[in-house]
Amino acid sequence: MAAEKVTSQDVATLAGVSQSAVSRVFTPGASVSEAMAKKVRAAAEKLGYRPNVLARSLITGRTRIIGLVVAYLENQFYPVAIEHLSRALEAQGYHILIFMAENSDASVANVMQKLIDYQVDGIIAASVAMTNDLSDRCSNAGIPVVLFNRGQDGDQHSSVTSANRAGGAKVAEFLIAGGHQRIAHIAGWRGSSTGRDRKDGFLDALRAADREPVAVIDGMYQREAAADAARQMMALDSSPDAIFVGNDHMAFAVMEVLRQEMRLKLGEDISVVGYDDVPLAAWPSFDLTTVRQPVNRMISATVETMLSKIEHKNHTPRKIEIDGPLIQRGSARIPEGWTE
Amino acid sequence: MAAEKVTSQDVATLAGVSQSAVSRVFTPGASVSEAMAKKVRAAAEKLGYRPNVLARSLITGRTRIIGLVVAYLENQFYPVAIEHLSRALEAQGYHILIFMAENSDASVANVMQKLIDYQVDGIIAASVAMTNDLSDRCSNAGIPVVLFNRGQDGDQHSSVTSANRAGGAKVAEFLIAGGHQRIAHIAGWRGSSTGRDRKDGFLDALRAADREPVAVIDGMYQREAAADAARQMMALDSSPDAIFVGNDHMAFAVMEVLRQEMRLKLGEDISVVGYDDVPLAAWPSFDLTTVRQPVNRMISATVETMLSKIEHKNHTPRKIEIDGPLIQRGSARIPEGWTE
DNA sequence: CTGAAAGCGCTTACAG
DNA sequence: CTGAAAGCGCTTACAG
Repeated sequence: MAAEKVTSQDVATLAGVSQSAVSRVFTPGASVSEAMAKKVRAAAEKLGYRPNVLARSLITGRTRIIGLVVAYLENQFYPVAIEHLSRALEAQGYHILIFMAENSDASVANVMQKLIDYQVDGIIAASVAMTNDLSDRCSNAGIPVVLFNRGQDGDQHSSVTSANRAGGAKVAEFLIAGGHQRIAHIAGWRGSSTGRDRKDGFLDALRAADREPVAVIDGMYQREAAADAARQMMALDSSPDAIFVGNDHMAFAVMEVLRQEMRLKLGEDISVVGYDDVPLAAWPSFDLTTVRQPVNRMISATVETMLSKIEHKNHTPRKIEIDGPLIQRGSARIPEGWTE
Repeated sequence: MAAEKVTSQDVATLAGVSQSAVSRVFTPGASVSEAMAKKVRAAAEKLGYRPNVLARSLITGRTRIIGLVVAYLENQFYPVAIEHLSRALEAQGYHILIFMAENSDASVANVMQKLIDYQVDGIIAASVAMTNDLSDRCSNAGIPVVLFNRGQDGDQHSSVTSANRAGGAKVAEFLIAGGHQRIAHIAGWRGSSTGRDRKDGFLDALRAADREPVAVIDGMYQREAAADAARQMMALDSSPDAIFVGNDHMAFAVMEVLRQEMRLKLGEDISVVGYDDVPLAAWPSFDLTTVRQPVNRMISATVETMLSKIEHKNHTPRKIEIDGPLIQRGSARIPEGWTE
């Protein structure tokens, strides 16, 4: 109820010093004598004083808030990433203002504008695309942007992804070595660089071995679309004996179609490989062979990139790709003598 | 690069009006003539002016930011809730500053203090407990708190939960009607009101039918603890033929132990019932019978409560309980002629 | 090291 | 309806 705002002035009065002195005591790196600091801290303690972050931000131009734009929370990869991100940022004294976006340019633009209005110190865009107009607005406002788990054609922004092409290639080699004859791909949404890169890496490696996929369908990162894709493929004359699915989230749906509807045994009758290695992939119910995206390292790189951009604004954008291993589990046949 | 800050003064100069006039044009409800508004908007447009939210907040004392404290993101219930919450709040012009907390008083206190420092307009605490000291700090700072999916003994704060006791009772009646003879419970963490209420409701209903559980173990809301609890129970002389698990997240682990390790057929050899009805529960891989927590309605109630607290501060706390149905799926035997 | 003063970019009585 | 002025609670040159 009380809500007695206590200001630096109140503390100054009680301590018998100037208001600027109080401010200095609460400003790391400012020059104050030990005696002064002691007096002020005592007074502050007694009054329950805490500096007003808003007033401080208004002057310094720093809010210590990082805006996060996310589109998919159903895919377990993102909650996990948010958790890591939150902790990593918190360790640096930053916090996350979170915005959900639809995957349309309009929605993203709307959300970004609000982030700019809130004067966030930086924006992390997870799995959403940036238009050029938006990029301009951000750099105009002096707000650095880092793309997480999504690349971009131009080189306006830094981005952090896993090595998606290499990952896709790894899967192709793994499946070929496993002796699979009819290999198919349910791709990540074609509108995403991540989905395209995984697909391209996969198909290139297939071709390098003189192989063609029996089918490639866009799964849109959605369970239902992926399940339908699986059904379509299995209805083919030459139905696949191995399917690489563009992410784990879709792969689970595919596995369910194969197991429950087609009564197939995964890893024996047919192989399924995913991408991400979300916690669910390791659950006994799925035991999904998949390419790991090293969330920890991706987040570290993201935070590091962001902080260095905040420090020296005119940082040249960097595209960081982090390599992840293929994790062998039960959903796909393991080639003899295969070691990653 | 540019980062030319354009202020209301710049707009005023260009439009040939006073700075206060500009402010009024951007303040909903302030009195300005149509002519004035037109001039100002044109100038603002030309300069790309946007009001500085920080300066505004410093004066109004409102940030339009709601702090969210969350502990478990691995449990799918929370990402789903965050998504709903974010959209509901956004519709009202509010945004979420998110903080991860460990489930210790110290961690929660630390996080809450930061939220207070950021001058959030309100705090939603999801699944974390509030100490009295903390409650005092918040009300002292004039920041309303709503507990989400967690109750509290005192009546300092409002809370929104599902009707946990009733839900637990529902499960008991369902299992008894299903003819189960040896009923057990893997409970939610005893430190949580939610876990306790579900357990109490469950056990009371059992006793009302002159039944005793064959075992009750605290699963701590953790997969591993729950799995161990299941193993312990199944090693009992009178091992259960039905287990009520305190939430879906644990139930999935229990199902895996039962299916994969014990080779039991769920719904036939043994019944499992969860609580939450997270999206995963409906996946064919689990097909889990469970009590639904109506996230939509819980979130609506949370947002509504929060907003009304923000408006008229000295709102009496209310404890809202929202009833949810038992969703019948394949993991538990369905009593003959049973209709919810 | 310390204090008086200016100023961050707004909102909001107060007059007119 | 409009403008001049005070003030939100701080930080930060500027003197001393």
